[in-house]
Amino acid sequence: MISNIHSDHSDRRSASPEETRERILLAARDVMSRKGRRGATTREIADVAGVNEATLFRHFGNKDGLMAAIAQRFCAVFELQSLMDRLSGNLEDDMFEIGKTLMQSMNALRDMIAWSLVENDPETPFQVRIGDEVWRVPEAIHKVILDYMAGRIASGELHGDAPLLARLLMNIIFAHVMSRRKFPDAQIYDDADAALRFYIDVFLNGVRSK
Amino acid sequence: MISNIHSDHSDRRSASPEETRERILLAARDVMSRKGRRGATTREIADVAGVNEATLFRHFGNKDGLMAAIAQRFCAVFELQSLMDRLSGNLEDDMFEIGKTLMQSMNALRDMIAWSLVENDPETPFQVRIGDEVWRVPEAIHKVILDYMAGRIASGELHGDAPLLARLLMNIIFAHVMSRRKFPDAQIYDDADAALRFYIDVFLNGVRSK
DNA sequence: GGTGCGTGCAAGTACATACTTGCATAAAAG
DNA sequence: CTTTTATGCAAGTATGTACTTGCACGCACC
Repeated sequence: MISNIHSDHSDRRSASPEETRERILLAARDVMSRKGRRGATTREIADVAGVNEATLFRHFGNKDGLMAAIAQRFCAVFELQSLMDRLSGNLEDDMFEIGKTLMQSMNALRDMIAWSLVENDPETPFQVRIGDEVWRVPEAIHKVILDYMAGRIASGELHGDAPLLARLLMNIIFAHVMSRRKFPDAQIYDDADAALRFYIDVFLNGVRSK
Repeated sequence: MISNIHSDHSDRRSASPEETRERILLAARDVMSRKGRRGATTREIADVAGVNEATLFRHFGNKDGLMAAIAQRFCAVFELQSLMDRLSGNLEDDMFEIGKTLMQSMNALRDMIAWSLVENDPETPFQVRIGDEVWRVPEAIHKVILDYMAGRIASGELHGDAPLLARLLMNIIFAHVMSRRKFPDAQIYDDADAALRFYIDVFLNGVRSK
């Protein structure tokens, strides 16, 4: 039933405490992505991580501590400076670079983004509210997109309302990531880069024949 | 803390059993949309519905029965025949009609669509697996979009790969609905019809200046 | 080779929550 | 008027789960 990551139960101390902690965090994210926050039990998380339940509590104190650790561990801020340096000036290439950065960050956050859509219980303590933290990185990238679009609109290359356009592009990538997460077996969109180029082509040129 | 729908607790039988059942179903969907399936307690659902907890169990037997009832009540199949009749032949108008139908059905299903992204626990009994049921209606509409696009591509009005285009349009609407659900206060996209027309305009014509 | 630290293991406690039950009662149905 | 039905209410039971604790044990480091 439960497939644990490490099968070397026998050894008392096969890994460093940091590795143990990391295994628990990964297992917690995994189980929570299938069962939700309340549905994920500390026992199952410990089993999947291949550690004893007591070890989990020795590391994180309580379940909320584990949640807070997840928020800190997996919602780390991306380095966005290098993104700006990679922009060439070519419209398609730039949008591909920006879009790819957004897609990668959303892919890393996909599980927590999914939770943020369900678990918005105002009674949960704020340190544990992953739903609020997750969107910081995508929103930062969204700001980059917004600035870029505004510049291209000002220069006459694009037309339309910059906030609307930026949000639409972000939504397309968001839906792509969520679709692939929900339906991983769909043959469509196998190649992420090709999908992104397709999106940008439609976004820029439309699908109407000329 | 808890705001119940009906405040007329005093009467023993203020409503018909059907109304009571409906209140419980609505309350269950409401609470579950905030706390998830496991996080939603029968006590809170009963409180929000303004009924006694025992009444909830008398109606649905157990929590799984309530879940199954939700799946049946809120995932009802839309009538798609009238949609085909409303199509005029004009490309923009037709796509608006189809897109609007899809947007409305997704809006009705938004809470359950959100759950379906999180709770995919293979151990839950199949009758209760709302996550599988929810997508039937959108997929039916997706098929309409797919056929329509294929026809327009064959006639030369559109160009590209019909499955990809259909999926992209569906994704755009999916992301719109989820965005508005997650961030209801965002000033952007206030008017759903205007947003849809904007999406279709970008989809057909692109945003590049000509 | 001794000490401390991290872990497994087993046995717990406390509490929340799903679910039951018996009775009173009010409204509807006959 | 009588009966039935749907509900409220209060007091349950059973179980799962978060969390603790004491002890044994092995690995690393001095």
